[in-house]
Amino acid sequence: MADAGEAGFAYKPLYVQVRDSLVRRLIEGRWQPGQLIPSEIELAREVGVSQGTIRKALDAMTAENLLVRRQGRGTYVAEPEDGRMLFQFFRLTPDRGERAFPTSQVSDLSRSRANKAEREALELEDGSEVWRISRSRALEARPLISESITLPLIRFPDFDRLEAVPNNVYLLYSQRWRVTIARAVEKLKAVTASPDDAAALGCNKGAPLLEIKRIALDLEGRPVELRVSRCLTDHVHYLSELR
Amino acid sequence: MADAGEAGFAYKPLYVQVRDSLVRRLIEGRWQPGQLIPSEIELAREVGVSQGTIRKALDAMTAENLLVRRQGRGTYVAEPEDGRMLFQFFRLTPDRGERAFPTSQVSDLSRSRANKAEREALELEDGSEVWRISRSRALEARPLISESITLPLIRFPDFDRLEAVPNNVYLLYSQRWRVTIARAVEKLKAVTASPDDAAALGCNKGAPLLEIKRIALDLEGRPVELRVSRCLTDHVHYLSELR
DNA sequence: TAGTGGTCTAGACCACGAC
DNA sequence: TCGTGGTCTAGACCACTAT
Repeated sequence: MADAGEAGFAYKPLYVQVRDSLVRRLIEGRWQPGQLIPSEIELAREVGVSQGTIRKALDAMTAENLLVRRQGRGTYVAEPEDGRMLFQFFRLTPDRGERAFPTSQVSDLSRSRANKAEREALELEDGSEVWRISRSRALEARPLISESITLPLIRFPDFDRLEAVPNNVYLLYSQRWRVTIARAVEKLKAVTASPDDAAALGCNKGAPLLEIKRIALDLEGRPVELRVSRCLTDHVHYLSELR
Repeated sequence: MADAGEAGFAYKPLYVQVRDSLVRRLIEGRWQPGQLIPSEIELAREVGVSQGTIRKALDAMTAENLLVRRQGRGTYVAEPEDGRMLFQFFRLTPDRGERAFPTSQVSDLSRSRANKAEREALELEDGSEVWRISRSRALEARPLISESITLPLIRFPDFDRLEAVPNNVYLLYSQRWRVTIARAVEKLKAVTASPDDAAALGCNKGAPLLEIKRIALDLEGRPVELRVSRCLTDHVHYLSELR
């Protein structure tokens, strides 16, 4: 194992070093979503630490939703469609009735130079290019969200070659470009519907909308998606759990 | 330690049983906020399990923000004013500049029978009484929030005997009634400012507001506070971190 | 120097799933 | 029956804090 104190200040516990090296396997695609990874005992032998230390690393990654452990079966790399994973990033919930995932309809896809807000949010150089996707989303045939997604061109080559943009784009990012969304930060405001919003959502101009600005981050903590959603919250609310 | 399988289906790991019994000490006030609790070794001896099992229980409680551990010093019961604890439940953040806690001004305090919404949110019997507190909150002298708080009378006797309602009410709940807020669920919507809202917030009638309905839960998971906040989000946003 | 929590190890046994 | 992850233990050593 690497020396802990080589620089004098960079001490990291062994299990954190192990965690980082295992996350690297995910980043580099050596471990693919859905794959069964080696057992604790095998990993312990391979890495050269005790089973208990491997366990602490795996438990940490499980807490980050990167792995799924199943007693008696083994440890698997988490997939974007894994159970709650779907709703992990989708917080809009019907006021009454079951939670559901909305349908989507892409209205526009274009390639342009990133504007200032996009460059700042996605940490891009001046002159960088991005994809812009506009789509509207509905729940039970009721218009719900009008949103625009911005993606760095470099991370998503040939996005315009897609035949269709599927409903669950994070699954697409993972399968087609090996981009894993690990976490996201959302900023919410109440805004007024513009004429465009009103047309897309079938509401009055000036109606109150919930605006959600999301920056989604990959496994290395780099921003890879900027998304602005404007939502009608007449029959739906944004659920936030504070623990 | 208690028998694990007495009912046949109620198996709980030892460290969970230990956690529950230690949480009980918090609930019953045997351990007070800010207090130094016994060391791992002492607890292990007292409870009759290994130090490792005690550690798992304490680590779980630390993850729930119930305890604060300090290497070399010991383990302390968390206090409502502990560092991030302040912002744990206050998610409104200035668009620019430092995060700050708003000032508050109570405009009304009354005692009434709970209405249907309040009874449902707080799980109260028909005819139960509640306190209703109305207050407006400001950040840097700018009106920000108009909110109404509902509390069950049973849990908060003599609320009207207070000389003043302080800024941080969760600290008050803890110190005066030994009610600890452990977690909360918030439901957000975009709404339109009523004439009352407009007066309280100094905005136009019909302006878009962010409405936050919060139900706050105690250590036992029972709802103890219902709060409806209506917020001007012109210079501020609600921050939600999805991991 | 003594005591605390933090890390790391090694090994035992249990519960679960597949065969 | 076997291999997996889950629990539990016991003990060693380290890093931090107070005295």
